[in-house]
Amino acid sequence: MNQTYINELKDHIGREVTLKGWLYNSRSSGKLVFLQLRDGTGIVQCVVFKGNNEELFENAKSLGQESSIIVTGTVKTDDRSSIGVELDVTGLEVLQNASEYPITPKEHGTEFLMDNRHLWIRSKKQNAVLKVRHTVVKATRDFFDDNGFILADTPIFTPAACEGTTTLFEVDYFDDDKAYLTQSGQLYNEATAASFGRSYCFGPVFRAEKSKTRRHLTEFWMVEPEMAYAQLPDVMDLGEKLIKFITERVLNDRKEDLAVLERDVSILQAITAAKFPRIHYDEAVKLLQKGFAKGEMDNNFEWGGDFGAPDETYISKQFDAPVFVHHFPAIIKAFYFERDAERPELALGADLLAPEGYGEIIGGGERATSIEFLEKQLIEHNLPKESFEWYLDLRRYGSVPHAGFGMGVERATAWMCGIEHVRETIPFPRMLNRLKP
RNA sequence: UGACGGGUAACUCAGUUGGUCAGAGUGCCGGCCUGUUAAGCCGGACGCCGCGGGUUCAAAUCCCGCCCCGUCAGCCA
Repeated sequence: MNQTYINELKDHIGREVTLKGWLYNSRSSGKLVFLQLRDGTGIVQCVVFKGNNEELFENAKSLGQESSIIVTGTVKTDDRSSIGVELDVTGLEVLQNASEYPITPKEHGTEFLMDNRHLWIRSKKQNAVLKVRHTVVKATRDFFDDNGFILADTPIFTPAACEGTTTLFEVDYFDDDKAYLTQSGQLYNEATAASFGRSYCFGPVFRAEKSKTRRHLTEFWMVEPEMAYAQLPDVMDLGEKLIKFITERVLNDRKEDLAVLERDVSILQAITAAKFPRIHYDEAVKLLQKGFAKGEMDNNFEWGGDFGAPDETYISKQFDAPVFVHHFPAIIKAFYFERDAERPELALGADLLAPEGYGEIIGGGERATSIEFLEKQLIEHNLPKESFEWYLDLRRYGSVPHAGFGMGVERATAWMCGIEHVRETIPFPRMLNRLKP
């Protein structure tokens, strides 16, 4: 079928083309109808003049929002158009004249829009956000594929928890055991890294936390690279390169979408040239305590605790670029982290905090290599050793220093877009209290 | 799970010392306008005021219970 896309119209000036799409909005005056047509690649104004064809004019005038239409017309440049061109309509085929489309060009509330998420994703802003998501995902895959990583996806049904049992969704199906939806592919990544050297998994993960904040989803997507013969600094190097690569790609490929979102791109541009600061947990604690002394923080942070959302925001605001915090107290981290040789109470973990208060977008570190240490850890964390025998095998047969991290796609996308809530960065968000549509 | 805010037309909201109090705008329908950009102007239809109970001559408004949503926090990533 002959079809031209709206983002190609500039190459067809003066020619007659056929556009296929949906009516985004329309306006009419006595002798003119303006049809805003969208086709997924953009929106263009199509002009119907009564004097040219009265039947066509009446047809165009009667169309409801989101009617599916095929429009034929001549491409003309016009300074009044936001994309520089518009269409002089010569033909109109109506596949369906829709009426009473629920989402109007005016404001709506969150609940209503979420209930209509299947339609909401057609609107300009949501469309732009999801295109940025696409580019974040594509850039991420390209980055790893082009840097010697092998994609090796990990299971979604798992027999045991990665880091504890309280946050898991239980699935009642398998005969032998209870199964759970995965919260991370990390443990399996350690196995694939020992096969491929460098590997990554990319898929959905599930957390049964009762969190309802703008940074949390019940089901979200995470990319997790793992490298054999790698240590903590390698994790930070890789994370920094990845974030810069994604940022450059988004700036380059999604200019129009960032403009739709009114994103201040200067902040993103600055990131690509910056060196990401790396601060020790001790140093981060000092920053927070100084902040309290200055009256900029409500609570005086005590060494040993995990950062809350306000703490992360405060730390990240002290820097222009994303900042790594490393060497956390082991007690607040998962059982599999390698310990600092000189201060064994510290885990070799690193979190990357995004600027502008978007929170942790990368979390990872160096994994423990000693089987004796891990056996002790399993006991201390009350985890069933039998379930982890395969994991311990990785230390029995060719244990090497290895390290990796996870990046949350939605948080990264929210930050790129400069939007408030991660729920808009995934086509159909699953949250506490949100299962439909 | 807690604190705070909220639930009135399809949508976004106004309206609570209890009494012409069922309101506006948007959308929809009809009319006018060759250049609109969330178009404008004129007219029209649209309601069990979240649910249940109570107080009262009288409740959207006061009281009790419940449900739902949002923001933040906690938990987490």
